Amino acid sequence: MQMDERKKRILRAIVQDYIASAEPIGSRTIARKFDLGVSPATIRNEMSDLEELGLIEQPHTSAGRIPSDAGYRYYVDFLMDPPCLGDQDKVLIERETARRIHEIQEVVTQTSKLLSQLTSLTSVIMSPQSGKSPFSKMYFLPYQAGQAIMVVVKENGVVENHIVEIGEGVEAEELQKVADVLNRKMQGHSLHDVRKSLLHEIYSELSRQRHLLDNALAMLEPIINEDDDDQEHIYLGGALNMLNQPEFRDLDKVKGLLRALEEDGRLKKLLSTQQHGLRVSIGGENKLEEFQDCSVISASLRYDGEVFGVVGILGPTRMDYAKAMAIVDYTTRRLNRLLRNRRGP
Amino acid sequence: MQMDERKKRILRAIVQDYIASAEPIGSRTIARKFDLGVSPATIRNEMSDLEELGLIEQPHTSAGRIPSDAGYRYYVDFLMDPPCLGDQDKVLIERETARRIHEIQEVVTQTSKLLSQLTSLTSVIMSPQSGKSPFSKMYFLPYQAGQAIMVVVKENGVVENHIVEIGEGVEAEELQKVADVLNRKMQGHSLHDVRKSLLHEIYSELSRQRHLLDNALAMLEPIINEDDDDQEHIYLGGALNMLNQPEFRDLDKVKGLLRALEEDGRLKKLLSTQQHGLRVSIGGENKLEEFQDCSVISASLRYDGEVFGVVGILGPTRMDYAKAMAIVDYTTRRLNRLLRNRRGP
DNA sequence: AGTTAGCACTCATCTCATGAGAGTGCTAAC
DNA sequence: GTTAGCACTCTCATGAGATGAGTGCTAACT
Repeated sequence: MQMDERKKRILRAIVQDYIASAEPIGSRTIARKFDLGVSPATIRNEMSDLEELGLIEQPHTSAGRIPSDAGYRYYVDFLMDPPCLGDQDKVLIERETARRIHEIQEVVTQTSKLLSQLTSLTSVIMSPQSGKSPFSKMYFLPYQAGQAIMVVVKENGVVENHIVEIGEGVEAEELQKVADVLNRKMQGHSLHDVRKSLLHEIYSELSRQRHLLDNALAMLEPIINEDDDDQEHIYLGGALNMLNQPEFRDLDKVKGLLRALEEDGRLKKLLSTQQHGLRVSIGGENKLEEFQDCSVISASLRYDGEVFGVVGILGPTRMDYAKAMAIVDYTTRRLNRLLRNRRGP
Repeated sequence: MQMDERKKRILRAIVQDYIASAEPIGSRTIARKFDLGVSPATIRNEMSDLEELGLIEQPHTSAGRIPSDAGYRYYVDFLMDPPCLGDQDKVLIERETARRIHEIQEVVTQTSKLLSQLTSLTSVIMSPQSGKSPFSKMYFLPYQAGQAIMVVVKENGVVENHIVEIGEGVEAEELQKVADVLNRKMQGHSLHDVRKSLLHEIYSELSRQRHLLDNALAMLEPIINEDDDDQEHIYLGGALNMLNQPEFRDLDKVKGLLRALEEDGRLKKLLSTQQHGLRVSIGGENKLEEFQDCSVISASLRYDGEVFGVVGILGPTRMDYAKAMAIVDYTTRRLNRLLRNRRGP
């Protein structure tokens, strides 16, 4: 069976109406609402075909039809109006992302809020994987006796501070000497790299200052490890917007979904991808069963060609794909541009 | 009418049973479950009295009785077994709070998780109000051209870093000179104080280095302001535990509550108190209408006599007060002890 | 006087039948 | 190939019992 023009128009009508109303739609209603020039009976025949093609389905015998996952997929790939953003949304995104790009965390949380507001869906951002960003510089500052503040600057501009234990007798100033060597050796390498291959090299260079070095390494180790365990941070925005979706009127479903949203691990799996450009994952295309009723629109944040974060929108399978795609696309482009225009120190 | 011994025992039975079962309890059931040595009819008479006293109420005519807010209050004040914690809970709390006290944020998030796990309720922690903590030291480190990393250490040990804009020509090293003056002047004062009264003093001392000073002040201003806007951070733990409570089986109620939980402002109002020791706020005693069906057990974190945070547990009015109170009490004591034992640098 | 048994009454909840409404599929006519 | 007509199916809302838990009252009992 072929998808002729009329079938396409009918499928389009079904998807669009269902996206808007969340109610199964019948032949009669299609004929009335959409001006297709044919009678309900004809539409019925076509719908029967569409069902056979697996593009639509009936919740139960005497209800209307709703799109299947495959139907949404066909719609997104072939039928949808090209995603296009209203000017006022564009302005909003520009404005919100404009301020203080150097404080990445804030940009991310702001963006996350913004996305959920614009779409009335849930936004998920997997933030810069701090462990993977090249290391740039470290400093030590005095803190309390036996402790020092270690400030780590990464190439993407992220600044982190950690309190590290140092021997009672060691001064922060001495540590800074060690730090200088580390800075020289480590510049441009991720903490991950350092652990994997550079430790020995550094070790031999500093062997004269064995004592300090031991301290410094002992101190770096947990930080490197910590960053490895928990590289990616997940930012959720508007998780409760899900509650407004009619498909989640059921308390148990809501519970399951919200619980899944609370688990960072699940979300990381859901978002992880190396794909370039917009990715649309519809319903059952998601591997994780908690999200089989959801669709995810996502795109990666890149810096120097490396994926270091993902921006996504999570909504019910029945979502306004055109709008969501436009918003995610525009936002990630914007963020990527901003990131490209500023290099680390 | 007086609260004689038998009335007390009956009220106690009602509250305890309702806490456990969430079902209204009738005279017959009380007689069966609790060995009071009287018949259901007698209990009925007593219940009638208790209702007149406003301590219990009927959801509808032919249902059993449930405690009123006043009933819970009476129970908490006079009838409850004294809050007492199991040894294994104690050990858990000790262990979880023990590690790395200097990274306050982590302790707070850990504690928040812990509390919600132990109680199966929602935990709320209002963290150290960074703006109010006395200022201890500041440092400047080089960043990119025109920008510097400003590291602020507060007396409670919190370390924050900010990226600040500096004039193109200004070196971080020069700034450090200004910082030294500021350090001398500001030590022991909150950022709030500084803005209020010390700015002029500093200004006159540094008038020779007018140019740098202007930069430094311009840079401090937004940071001070920012901290003032958002002094207290709210940490929520186990917000979804609410979903398991039978009183929130209604989707609309859940929605309202979760939304209220998302709004930091509401929670701050809910928690704000100057009271010493444990505070128990039952149902309608909460001013905010979203939380009229909830009770809050809270206690303040103090440092040097100053309240700088609040730890609380939020649950349905029908909650296990004894357990929740024991846990909050023990946890805050523990945290306060830890905080007292370490001074800032 | 306090306690208890008995009984009528109330009210929420569950179940079941009924009917309306929406939608389909099929057939026959156009 | 398209359409009108019609029987059929299934959901959902509605309302009528039936059920059961619990109360309040009265009268008898200790």
